[in-house]
Amino acid sequence: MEREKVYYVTTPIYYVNSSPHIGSTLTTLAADILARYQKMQGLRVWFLTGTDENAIKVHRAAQERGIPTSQFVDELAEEFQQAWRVMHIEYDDFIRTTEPRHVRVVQEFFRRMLEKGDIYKGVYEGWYCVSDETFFAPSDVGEDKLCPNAECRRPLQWVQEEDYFFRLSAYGNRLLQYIEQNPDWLEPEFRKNEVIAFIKQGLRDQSVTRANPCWGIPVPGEPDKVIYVWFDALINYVSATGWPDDIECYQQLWPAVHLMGKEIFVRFHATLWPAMLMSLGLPVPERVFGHGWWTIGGEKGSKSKGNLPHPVQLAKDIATWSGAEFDIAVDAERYLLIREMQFGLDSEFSEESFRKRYNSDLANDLGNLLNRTLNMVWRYAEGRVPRPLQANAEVAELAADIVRGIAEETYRFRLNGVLEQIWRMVSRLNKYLDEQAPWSLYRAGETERAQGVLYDVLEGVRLCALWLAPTMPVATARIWQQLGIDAMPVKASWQAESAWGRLQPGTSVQQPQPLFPRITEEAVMATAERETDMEQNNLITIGDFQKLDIRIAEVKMAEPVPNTSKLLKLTIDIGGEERTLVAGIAETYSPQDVVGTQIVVLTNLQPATIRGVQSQGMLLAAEVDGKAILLTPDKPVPVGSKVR
RNA sequence: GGCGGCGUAGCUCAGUCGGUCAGAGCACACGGCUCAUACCCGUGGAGUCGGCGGUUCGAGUCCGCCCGCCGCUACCA
Repeated sequence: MEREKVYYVTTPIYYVNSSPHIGSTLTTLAADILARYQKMQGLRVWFLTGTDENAIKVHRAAQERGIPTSQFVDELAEEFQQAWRVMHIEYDDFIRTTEPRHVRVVQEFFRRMLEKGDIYKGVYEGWYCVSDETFFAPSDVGEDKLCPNAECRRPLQWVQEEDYFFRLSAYGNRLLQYIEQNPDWLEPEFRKNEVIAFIKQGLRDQSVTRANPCWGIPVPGEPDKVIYVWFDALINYVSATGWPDDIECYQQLWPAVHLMGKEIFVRFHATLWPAMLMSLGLPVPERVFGHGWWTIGGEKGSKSKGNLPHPVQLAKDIATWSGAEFDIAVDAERYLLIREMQFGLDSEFSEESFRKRYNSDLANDLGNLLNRTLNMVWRYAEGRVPRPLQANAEVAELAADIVRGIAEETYRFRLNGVLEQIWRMVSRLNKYLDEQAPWSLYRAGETERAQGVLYDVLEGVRLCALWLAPTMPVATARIWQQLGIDAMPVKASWQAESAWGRLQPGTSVQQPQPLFPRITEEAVMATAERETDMEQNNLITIGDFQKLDIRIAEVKMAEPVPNTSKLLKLTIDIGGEERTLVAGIAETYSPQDVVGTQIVVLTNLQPATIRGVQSQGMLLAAEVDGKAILLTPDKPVPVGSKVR
């Protein structure tokens, strides 16, 4: 049986210390688009993504939350999978580095490299932060010898530890040679140059173990050591193929096309990983592509800074702003994430420009094109695809040229370029309608000519949907549906369906319905206002304040709450009514200090039982260094006076 | 510090070997159309192509220097 090489595309395995963000979404989306495109080309495709779960930090994050690490990683892996489903991302395999199928292979890599002599025992030394459990390179450590982590800044220790090293230094020349002989191997070009510079400065051996037995993949024969996470993580691309047990599967899949963010391109995917493969005598990856980041104010956006939207939330926003259904909004976001990103370079994220792009490209150009054309089909052709009048050579040629362009752009990973290609057709069709003015032809009694024009435009729209299917699998299916085609473009054969004239005359089209409703300023403002009110500003209305019943009270009695250091139980007079309060002021005031004092009390607070005592209100105090300083009137006032 | 890159219309960016290269999209202005999601089509812009100097018959396009910004420079999935 002949083995058919599979188009095998991967994303990095994501670090499960937080939820998926827009950066990991970009990589995964790009892989999804490539996978779908190649499937449509008729290739067998295997799309792998997953999660990295062996880092010490993961273990510590779980401990902080007080749950077992295994449960923690289960939950996060599920969260990633959930996010990908929502974003219409269809992977074929999801690998988790805690799975036995991966652990075994990592250990096998280790054993073989050890046998070969490419892994040897040595001493690892460096500045170590006990709190962060992390080593830092000398170049990262300042004169002060404090932890470079801005949130830590504790003194570092110079630590030596016996570890295993990978003889990376031996592979520099082979890597350079390979890069030279395979000019398309690393993309984009300018990043390839960084790799060359990096290797030329001389590679140092890489430590591949850590003395930490609590979380990670054990080093064979060394129970107190685990494999360094990078060595572990990279191998996922091979362990998912079934190597070394299922050689047949491995041979069909490997080598892979790797996609990743630029931060892990040079050192890991373009250097360390190929060298590891060379050590085992395995083929290096087929292609390696490092894309840029979404930035905010020129800086890498991160979830912790909270400045980039969560991908699912962004889809919800798009749906709210535009009124599009959620699945269409998801596809719109997929389009925007690719179209607005100069692939390979960093791009500045802006909701504003996303909205503009949505309106101009999706609503005005493509969506409206479909809508206006279908409307005319109903007016001038009774809702059926009319007959073409004569072969429209110019538009058909443009289609063929675009198909070539898409292939070229896809090969170079310039997915935004693919979309630009497709919009050549969208623009041409809008212009074509204007030039031919079928509405005028119809009025002039030239119904057949008008219908011929409509056929051309419908056919052009059909092609655009076909070409856009990898990017917008759901929305394009809707376009075909409206054209009366009973099939999904994403399941179609690219080559067969790219031929001009496949649309069958006589097909009943649907009533036009705007696929991408325009985003209006009003809708955006309304959404923003709601959000502002709800979360951001912390502003309240005067009405909110008036709900508070704040009065002057006088303390009648006070006693400590037993077995507490901070609490006093107070009996107060709020003007003809006595109340009991529990107040956290015992560190500052003794009972005799407060008896007879006039204080400020919030009286209509829901009662709460504190240490077995019901507190019917809350006294107001200033907080100074964690201690309470009572508020009291400037001069004696009648008890029960209202504060406003 | 070393290596690499960038600085072109209000914004985001194209400009391969030096000679219609001064461009595209968006935004803006005006005009047209009216089938359409106030949409589409057309037209327009006194941009010193970061600055200075050089090579050349001719330079965003090559060389030198300067200014500004950025990336990489080994263990942060």
